[in-house]
Amino acid sequence: MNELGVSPNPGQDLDSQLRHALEEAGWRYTRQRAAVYQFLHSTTEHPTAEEVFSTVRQTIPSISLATVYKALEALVDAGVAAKLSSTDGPARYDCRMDSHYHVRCLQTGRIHDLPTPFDPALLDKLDPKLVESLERQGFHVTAYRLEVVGYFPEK
Amino acid sequence: MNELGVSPNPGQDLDSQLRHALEEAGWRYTRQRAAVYQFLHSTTEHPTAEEVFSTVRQTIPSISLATVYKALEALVDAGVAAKLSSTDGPARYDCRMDSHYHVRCLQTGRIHDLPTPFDPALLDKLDPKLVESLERQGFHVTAYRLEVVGYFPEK
DNA sequence: ATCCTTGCAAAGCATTTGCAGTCAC
DNA sequence: GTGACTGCAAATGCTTTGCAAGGAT
Repeated sequence: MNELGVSPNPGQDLDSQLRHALEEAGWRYTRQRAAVYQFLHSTTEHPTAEEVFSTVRQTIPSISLATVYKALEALVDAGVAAKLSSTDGPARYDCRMDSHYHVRCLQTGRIHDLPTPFDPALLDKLDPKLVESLERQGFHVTAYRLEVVGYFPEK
Repeated sequence: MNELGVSPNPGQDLDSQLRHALEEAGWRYTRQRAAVYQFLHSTTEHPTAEEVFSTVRQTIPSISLATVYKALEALVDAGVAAKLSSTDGPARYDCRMDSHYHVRCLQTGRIHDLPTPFDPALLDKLDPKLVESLERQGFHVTAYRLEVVGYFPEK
């Protein structure tokens, strides 16, 4: 980082972060995983495996869809990406690892990040005894998720 | 309903509610759909299609898994059930149509309802300009979802 | 040198579809 | 009687797996 807080070489920073995270979790650093990670970071959409595949293919033409799936699994396991569920259609992947909220389009399945600041105390505000009560019942609370659902304009 | 607010024949009430909802949405009332709906109402778990199938099969041995899927689709379309997504494993179904929150076990995929009262103003509390801002960008907000995630005790 | 990862093809799981016979209205 | 629904089997879409060849440490 320089005095402006901007990395002079964001690609290299990402690479060393990735290498570290992968090694920490017992995975090897490979160019396929690096390319998948870079692409996830370059987009604000939350792409599907197929979307990752067709983009990364432009850089590494020999990459296979199976390798993309395995790379995404490694990234999730290494804690640098998250898998987002959907009722219909394929899973989507997110590499913003700070807690944040999503908007989901029920028509297209697309997901975007919300700019709204994450409120760590939201569950307590909803019900001060909620987490305590769940833990007492043996459920270990690790997080909460909130998403706004609706429809994007017709395209 | 009697003076205690308890239906003397809950099964019949469910049936007429279901018949009405299905007809309203252009579907026919069938015993397969009724059996699926009754089972969804009888459980606080949110079963998968396969779980619905194996239970309803005890009442209607000839029912097929495809019919269960079609019945669940009809119930969702008629607005008397909801499909819940999950990152791994099959979808789960919920027939509580009032807004409420969920707890999800990351290990088993199981989902339960939270007793916490639903707060219709939660998004506004999080950010008073959020919904307005999304609508201005052409996104039509229809609802929000919140779930607590974590782990049930080892079984 | 060792063990992990890749790319391919085949398998797997959840869900949907096509269709002949059956049922609801 | 008509059109929708059922049950079966086959097809589909997304994802995972097995394996021989290649790559990372």
